[in-house]
Amino acid sequence: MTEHGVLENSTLNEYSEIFKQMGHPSRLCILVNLMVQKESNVSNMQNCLCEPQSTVSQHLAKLKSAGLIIGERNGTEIIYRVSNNQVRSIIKDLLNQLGKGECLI
Amino acid sequence: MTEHGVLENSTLNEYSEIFKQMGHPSRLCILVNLMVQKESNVSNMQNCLCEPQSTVSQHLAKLKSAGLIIGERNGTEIIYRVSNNQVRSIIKDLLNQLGKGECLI
DNA sequence: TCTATATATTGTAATATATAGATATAATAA
DNA sequence: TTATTATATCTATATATTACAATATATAGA
Repeated sequence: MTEHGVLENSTLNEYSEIFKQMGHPSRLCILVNLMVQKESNVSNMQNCLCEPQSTVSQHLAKLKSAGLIIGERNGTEIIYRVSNNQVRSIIKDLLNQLGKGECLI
Repeated sequence: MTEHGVLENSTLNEYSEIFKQMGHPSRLCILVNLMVQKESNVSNMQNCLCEPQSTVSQHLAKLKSAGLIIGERNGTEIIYRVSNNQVRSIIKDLLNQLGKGECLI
């Protein structure tokens, strides 16, 4: 479908890169929590993910370089937010479809 | 967020697996075209993807084992369809957001 | 049965990704 | 300046993914 398909290659690559970044449990967790809490710093995520700080930072770096989130420094901490509307929309749908039964917060 | 997050681990794993499968240009292309054309066999996909048959089959096997598509034999060919509502919804949104400008079919 | 067609599976080399410890940087406070 | 806190980067290792040729399987028709 590279030449005769519905979407151009660049579009496919762009979107598949977004999905690829969402295709890891820890990164999806980060994104879901950023949607629920609006924003978060690395220490908070680290507490929730039970992973070493360097691992969390590396996941954040990937999400950031793929354009899914942005980070803004505030003193010593860096506050992250979801920056991609496609991602926002997908995660909202995901949360809606789950209903309230699975909310553990 | 494994223990104190919004979603349970099993839910995160389940959804991240879906996104992971969508996170490859060829597989995303297959899914988009299955949504547009409702169904397709392997030969058609092979023509569009410009990849060897074994490669296409391997992508299809992944999509199938992750529950995103189903295949039904019809004589010598096998007809594939999208079988996951979450995937349907995401791809519909994706196509809507792109508008008609990028449609090359 | 034999043959052609459509698709799946296997083996494998190249490449990419994930993880975590150690170290580095940046901002602030004492 | 030194210490503290928050985060990033470097590095090594383990694991997973990708692509493709070769091979196998399933079905239909002669």
